[in-house]
Amino acid sequence: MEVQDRRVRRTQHLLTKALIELTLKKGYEAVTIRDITELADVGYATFFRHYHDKDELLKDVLEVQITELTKLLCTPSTDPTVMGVLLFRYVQEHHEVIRILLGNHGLRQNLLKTVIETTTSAATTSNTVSNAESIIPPEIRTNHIVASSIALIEWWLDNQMPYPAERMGLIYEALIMRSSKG
Amino acid sequence: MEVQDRRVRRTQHLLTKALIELTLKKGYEAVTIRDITELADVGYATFFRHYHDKDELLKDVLEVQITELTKLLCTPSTDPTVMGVLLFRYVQEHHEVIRILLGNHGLRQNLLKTVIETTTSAATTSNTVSNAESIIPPEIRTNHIVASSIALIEWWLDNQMPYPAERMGLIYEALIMRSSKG
Amino acid sequence: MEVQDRRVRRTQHLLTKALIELTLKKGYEAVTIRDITELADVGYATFFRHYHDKDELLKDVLEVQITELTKLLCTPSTDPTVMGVLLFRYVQEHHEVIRILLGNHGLRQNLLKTVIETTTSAATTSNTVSNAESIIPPEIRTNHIVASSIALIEWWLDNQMPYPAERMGLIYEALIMRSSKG
Amino acid sequence: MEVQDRRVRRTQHLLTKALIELTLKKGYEAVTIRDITELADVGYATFFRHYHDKDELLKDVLEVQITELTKLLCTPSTDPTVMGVLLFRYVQEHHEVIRILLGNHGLRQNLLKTVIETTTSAATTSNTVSNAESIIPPEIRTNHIVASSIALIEWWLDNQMPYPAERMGLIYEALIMRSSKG
DNA sequence: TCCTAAGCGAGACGGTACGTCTTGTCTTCCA
DNA sequence: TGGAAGACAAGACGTACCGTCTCGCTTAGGA
Repeated sequence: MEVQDRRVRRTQHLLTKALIELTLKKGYEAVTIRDITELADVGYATFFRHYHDKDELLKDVLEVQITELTKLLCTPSTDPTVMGVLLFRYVQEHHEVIRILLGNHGLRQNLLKTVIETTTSAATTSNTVSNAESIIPPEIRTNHIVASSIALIEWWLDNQMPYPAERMGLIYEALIMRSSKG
Repeated sequence: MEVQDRRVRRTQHLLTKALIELTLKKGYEAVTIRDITELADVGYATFFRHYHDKDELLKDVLEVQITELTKLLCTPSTDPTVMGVLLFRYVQEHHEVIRILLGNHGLRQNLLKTVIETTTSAATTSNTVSNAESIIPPEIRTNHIVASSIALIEWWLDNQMPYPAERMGLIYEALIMRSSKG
Repeated sequence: MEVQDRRVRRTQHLLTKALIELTLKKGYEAVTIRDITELADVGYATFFRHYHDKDELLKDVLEVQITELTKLLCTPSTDPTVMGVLLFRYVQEHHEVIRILLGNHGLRQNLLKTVIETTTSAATTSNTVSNAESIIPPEIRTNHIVASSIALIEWWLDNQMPYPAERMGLIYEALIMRSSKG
Repeated sequence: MEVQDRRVRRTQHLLTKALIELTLKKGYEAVTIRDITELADVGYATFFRHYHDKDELLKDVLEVQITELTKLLCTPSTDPTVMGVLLFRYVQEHHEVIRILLGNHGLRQNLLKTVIETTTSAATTSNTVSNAESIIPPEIRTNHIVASSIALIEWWLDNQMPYPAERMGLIYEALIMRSSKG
């Protein structure tokens, strides 16, 4: 039983690696299942024994990343200033997969949103005291924070990370977290 | 010559209408060229005499919208407060096409960005005086404004436009334009 | 409309020819649709625009042969002796397709049986006068004649037609037609 | 070595039974190895430990039948009249397997032919005295007898054995054995 | 009684064929 | 002459089956 699992995991890992490599090279849509199986050196039909779809494989790849990211950011002692740095350090380290994650606009909404919403909920809710008399509804404020964060990360990656993660953490704090308090 | 043009325009209009209708129903990726030609009641091969690609037709559809939008917003007398209202009124009126525009993430970046960048450049540049000593680089600030604007519009459409355009204009001004000055 | 037919007929003819050639070489079961389309120099998917199945193509090939055979043998002036010779001459001329026809045991029953039954019905019925007191039921007698004829033809082809068609006609008459009268 | 055979034999018997049952239900070609192993309640791979092929299993099934049939019919005291009855009694008893035997046209030629050739050789050779001046070559005569016998059995089974084996024995004698003497 | 070799279930895997689908090209016909 | 009709090549897709393989369990025979 365990041995089968090892083989299965190996195959799935090969497919995963192949998908990432090919997506970065040609873009997700252009990648063929045959491409994947050939690069992974795996039988074509084998792909379908593990995933029904190319999308399912992608979901697999990204879900791993998402949970890892959530785990990392949801540590108890996260003071708002340090969290931004942690976030950008993580993005820097996994920039390849994050780029794919941001490229897929279906999952981007569903998954990354969840992460950031979770990690920012503490800060936001504690500071929405003065929102009662604000013209800005809280849902809009939350959506604004999430979208801005994603946009900032995306810009950073699209421009070859011109500033270090530490600087980006400060920018993140100043541009998004602080200005959302008023 | 002129008569032919009328026929040509008619065909292109039919294709355009069909694409919009189908994209709203099934999503752009799922739409087949055969779907389009059948709904437009046009020969399959005829499609290719007008457009090389499904993407080219889409570009056609959206470019019309883009130029119209730019024209509308770039009127000389645009005071920052009124511009937001104009923007959301326009979005409300053309929400179907705008939704498609936002849905296509390739064009979204290339086209809508241009519009908003143009329309906001005046306001931004005039207020970036104090940015010299800011930690936030101006490119990041600009990108932030653009992305936030798009996100705000998207949220509005995704939630069935729960607030009137006038309110959204105020929110836009407060959330994005004002807080970007500091 | 007519011109399309010419292209269609050309394609179907190529497929037909390819199927016959490949069936004689490797046996019907071993022939792949890809084999056929490649030999016919035709797109793989094109096959399915004309035939749903390999079997449907085969049916097409053989039905042509069957109707031709029936037409030839059902001429009004067929005296029993001459008919055998005609039959074996025809078989000799089309031995390739006939071999395939005999090889396919599904069609063999349905189609060739019909032919021979038709062509021999006249002779049999006229001579079944004395069958009333025979132990052999007429259906059995008819089946016997048909099966024997097929077996004779098959033997001839399997043994590279060692006797001329004229001799086979005589044998046919003596072995099958005459002895079935008693 | 010999003791292991009990388990082996049990497995092979299960596979054999399953093949027969499935072939009668769906036709030999349509039967899948997975079908067989599932009906036999045997592991899929186990099939290949016993037979390389579906055909090999079929051969196994039929060879048993063939040898049994041969044994039964080749008893020393077989007078021509009684042999026909014996033949049809045997067919009646094993009609299921015989039907499969007749259905497989590859084996039908190779195996059943052998049986009947053997069992009829005595009668034929003793009566081919007058064949010297006949137009019918002896090989053709032999082939004719074999094919006719098979066809008669096939007709009987295809028509739900409408006459008792005794009557069929007489018909066999009259239709095939007697008329082949002239 | 234990132990060693076999038969066996489970199921992953590479490979190959199938029939379907879509794209973009091309050719012919018709208004 | 422009558009309709539609045949066609190319090639991806997801499914089905085959035959091979590896692993670990069971079980029967001989020590």
